Amino acid sequence: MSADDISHPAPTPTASEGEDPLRRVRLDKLETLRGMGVDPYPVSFSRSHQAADLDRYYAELAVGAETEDRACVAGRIRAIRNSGMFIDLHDASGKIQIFSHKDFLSAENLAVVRLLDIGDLIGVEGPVRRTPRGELTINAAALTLLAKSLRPLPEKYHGLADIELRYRQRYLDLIMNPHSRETLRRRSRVVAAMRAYLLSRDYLEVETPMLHTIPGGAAARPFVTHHNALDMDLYLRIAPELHLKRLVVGGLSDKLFEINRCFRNEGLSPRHNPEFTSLELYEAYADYTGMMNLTEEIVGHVAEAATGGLRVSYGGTEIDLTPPWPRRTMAELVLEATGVDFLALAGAATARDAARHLGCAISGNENWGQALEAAFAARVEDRLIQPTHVTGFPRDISPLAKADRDDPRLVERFETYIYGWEIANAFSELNDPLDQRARFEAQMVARAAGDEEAQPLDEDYVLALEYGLPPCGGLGIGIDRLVMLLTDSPSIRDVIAFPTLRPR
RNA sequence: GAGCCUGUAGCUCAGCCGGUAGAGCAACUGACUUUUAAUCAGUAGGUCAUGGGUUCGAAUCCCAUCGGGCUCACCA
Repeated sequence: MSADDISHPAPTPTASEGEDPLRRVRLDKLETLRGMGVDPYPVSFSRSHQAADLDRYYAELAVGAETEDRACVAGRIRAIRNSGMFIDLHDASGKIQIFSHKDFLSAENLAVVRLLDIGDLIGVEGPVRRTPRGELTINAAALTLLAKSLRPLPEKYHGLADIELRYRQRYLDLIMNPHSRETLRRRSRVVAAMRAYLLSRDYLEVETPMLHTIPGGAAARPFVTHHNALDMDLYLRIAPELHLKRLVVGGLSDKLFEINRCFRNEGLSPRHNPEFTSLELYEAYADYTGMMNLTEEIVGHVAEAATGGLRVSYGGTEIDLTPPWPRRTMAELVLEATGVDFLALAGAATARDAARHLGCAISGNENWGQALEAAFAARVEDRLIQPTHVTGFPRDISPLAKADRDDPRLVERFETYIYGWEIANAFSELNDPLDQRARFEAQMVARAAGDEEAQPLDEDYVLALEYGLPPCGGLGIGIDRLVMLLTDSPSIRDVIAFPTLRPR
């Protein structure tokens, strides 16, 4: 800003801006305040306390007791009673009542009080007392307008209930709904606890590209964008996996992780947002069994940090996160649920027939592993309410995982299910560059046959593997869904501050 | 992408077998001045999502479009 800007007069509202009568009234008040020499948007304000500090400090203050202690607070006006004599002031910590009486306030301050609206931000200084009705109160000796609000807040009793408005104007949702505030605060605690846990165990936090030239590391359709100077298309990453393993090849750290966004160009649902946050973690010289233990430790740790315990209630269902969690193979779970033993089915065709008989939608191109997965998804997944590690994943659907040490049809991979949702996905990372190339080539064949989500061959990644990736365990945890479980949120949109919506 | 539900005042909601729109809160004017969803009296506020159609007449019935929700498909 140049020096010239300082002398610019305050902008005056125009007629077109004033068409909303409720807003017009507040604009008029704004002008009146300026006319009185009050700056409706001053630069800063020094507080001595937050509301919750005072609640704690004066918890024992007797009803009707007055103190000489002076406190200075700031916040948003949420209610005005008795023509401004009583004001409910809310800050991020809670609520404090303000008493603004002609005996304590200057004429100038009283004139300001008359022009206050619900929603305005003010600062107040004065002695603390507890009213005869038991409400902790500051007798305003001085009152400062900190920001004039030009829009009415939603109704005080029912709040903002409209789901669409809650997501579109999240700030209103946060002002009005304590539950929304608590959900997003708890999300922050989950991420902070996860990060602290990993850092304390010597995992190195890294950042890898969001813009990929080849969208790899998962089976998903990517967003495409374009870089002008390089004149080339780039993809928003669908997973950080291949870059993180390059860092392990480089020996940056034997233990590293990234907590960050992934983007998938797929349908939206109460459990799918186009951008979502995941933890991905790699640990050299570990394998997938180590990742199972680690999953239990991480989830248990963040659950305790966020909720205070290992038992959570989601949609009325009690979920017990106490480790260890059962470890079951995909084939045995399918056998249990359907009586069909996929491990005893020789070829892809018989597996497809079996899956079709179980009611799965089968196109005819599925291989053995895809047929087993379809049967698992249709008949088992939903039932895995309590935490369960599902092992014995088919090699066909796991092009980045090391072959199972006992059964070549399988890989050393597991997914952890809670409430029927995949919460974690992990494997012993495939580090044989020749096998990796063969897996990619098989994916390319599937891709050519029309499988849009088959993973493209990443030559640069295979090159990195040829220099030598140590044996390595890798783990991914979907943070949004984990937070849904820990906050009892019915929709992923509740745990994302600004979920993807069509513009209105 | 498909099916079902949904959109009325700034907010929360009535009204919907057609007859020209209503409450509470918020706002405004006044009263009251130790209140707690303050209270009392009064006032103002609406392209009933949008566009068509049926009808003498549509918030209401029909069609289309746009937003949102849920279920399914895809996926984490």
